[in-house]
Amino acid sequence: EQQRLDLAGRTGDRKRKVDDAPDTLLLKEGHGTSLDALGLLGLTDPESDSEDKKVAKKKQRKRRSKEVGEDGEERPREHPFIVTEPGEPAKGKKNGLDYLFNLYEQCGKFLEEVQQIAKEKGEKCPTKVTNEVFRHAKLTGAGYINKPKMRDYVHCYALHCLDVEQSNELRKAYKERGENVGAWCQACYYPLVLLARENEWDIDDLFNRNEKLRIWYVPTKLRQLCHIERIKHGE
Amino acid sequence: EQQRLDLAGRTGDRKRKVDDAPDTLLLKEGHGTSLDALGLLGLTDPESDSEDKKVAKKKQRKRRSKEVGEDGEERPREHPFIVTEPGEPAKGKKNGLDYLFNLYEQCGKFLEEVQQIAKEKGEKCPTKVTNEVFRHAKLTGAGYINKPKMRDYVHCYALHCLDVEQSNELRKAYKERGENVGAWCQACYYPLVLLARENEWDIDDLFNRNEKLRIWYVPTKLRQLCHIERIKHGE
DNA sequence: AACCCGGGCGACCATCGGACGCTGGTGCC
DNA sequence: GGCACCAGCGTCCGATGGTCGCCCGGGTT
Repeated sequence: EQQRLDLAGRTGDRKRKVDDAPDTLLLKEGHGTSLDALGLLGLTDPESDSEDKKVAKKKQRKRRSKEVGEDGEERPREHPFIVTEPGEPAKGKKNGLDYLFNLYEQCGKFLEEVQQIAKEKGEKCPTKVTNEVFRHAKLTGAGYINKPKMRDYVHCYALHCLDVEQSNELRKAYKERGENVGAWCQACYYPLVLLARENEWDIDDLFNRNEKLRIWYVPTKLRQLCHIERIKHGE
Repeated sequence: EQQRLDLAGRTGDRKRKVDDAPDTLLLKEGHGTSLDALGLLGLTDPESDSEDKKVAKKKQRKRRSKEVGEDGEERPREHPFIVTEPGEPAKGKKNGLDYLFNLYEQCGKFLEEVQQIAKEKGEKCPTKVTNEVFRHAKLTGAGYINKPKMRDYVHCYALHCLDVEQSNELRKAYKERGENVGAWCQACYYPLVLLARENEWDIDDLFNRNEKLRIWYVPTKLRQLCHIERIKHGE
């Protein structure tokens, strides 16, 4: 069994390399720092229990379509995000990035509600946005908020929180170049890695020190990226 | 489905009531504050999904005995704890309470090791004693440490950390009265509830502020006890 | 209308925190 | 030796954090 690290994002066929982005927005002391260049990375499993019993691990996911019948209420999928500049409204059936970031603030509010409720009931009180918070959000009318969506863009929100100027510039640049959301999302990692580097590579500390970020788990991919860069460029 | 709260401990047939303990060690403003008096407490499940599909929930636990054959190495069970005074060695095939508390310190050390390793590998770094820590302890030679044991006595260790004098007195008192470990363990809750009360009923804060306690999860039963007492005696 | 791009989010998974009670060690008679 | 007590800890369980890619919305031709 292997532990893989797909740093290039979910689709391997993105047409542009991130290296094409303006220099000011990228890691410089690498020029071999491109995520794409890293590709996959195989690490031996620390626990290779010599038994090949995990053979058949079939995929069959999804069932979808409204065959459910149970009053499921079937929400229509939210409009996709597009790269927008700060203050710019999204055109067509799309949502802008200001809206995306606003979703994170909403989750913060829902967390506070969940914390209040927990305290009143004498139950343990979450410090992070947990499943419980997503459940509460859904039940309380924010059906457009869900875990995978929020997780997908945490690092983008992180950049927005830690360095608005740079975040704004990145949005402008990617919008001008007509990049899609996936490319922008991917590009948000670089400035964060630089920020981590300036903070002794302690990305958790960076999150914890920021009022708004503190409630979000550090994304695994971001953590791994920081680690790889730390190792690559002399500790 | 019901959520139950067994405040009296695992055996309902303990021969002594905790009320028999010296007054100074107990909650006074209750005299109806006995845990035993509370018995079970039924709360309606917030999510009663009207379907009785969870009918057959059979018990069949345990397999034990060395029929395993696989090089399992089968550790002999640790000697039981007995109530001892501070500094007093346990007689016979028993372990004393100093040894018990020492186990918690050892876990703290193991946590630090796990944290160091995690930091080096760029993985997320636990702040609490997690499964991973217990696993590490076992693999590193401390096979006598295990999760259920440590969890069983966390609140006892908590009292020891937060108020050694009171903890010591309680040990002495219970030893003199010839109480068994279960009774002493149960009795440790009371002083903690009082401590919580003095801290605006914030038991989590009490744990978090203490250097040694911070790494342990607040036991559910202790949290519930605090909640019940807070409600019972006017907020 | 037909097609294809790309991303929303349903659903899965390993593992977690948490709990309970069966076994069997232990002291007493 | 036999027995009764009782607690160590194996084992289970619901729920969590984390992930991936199916399915279909949407813009373009």
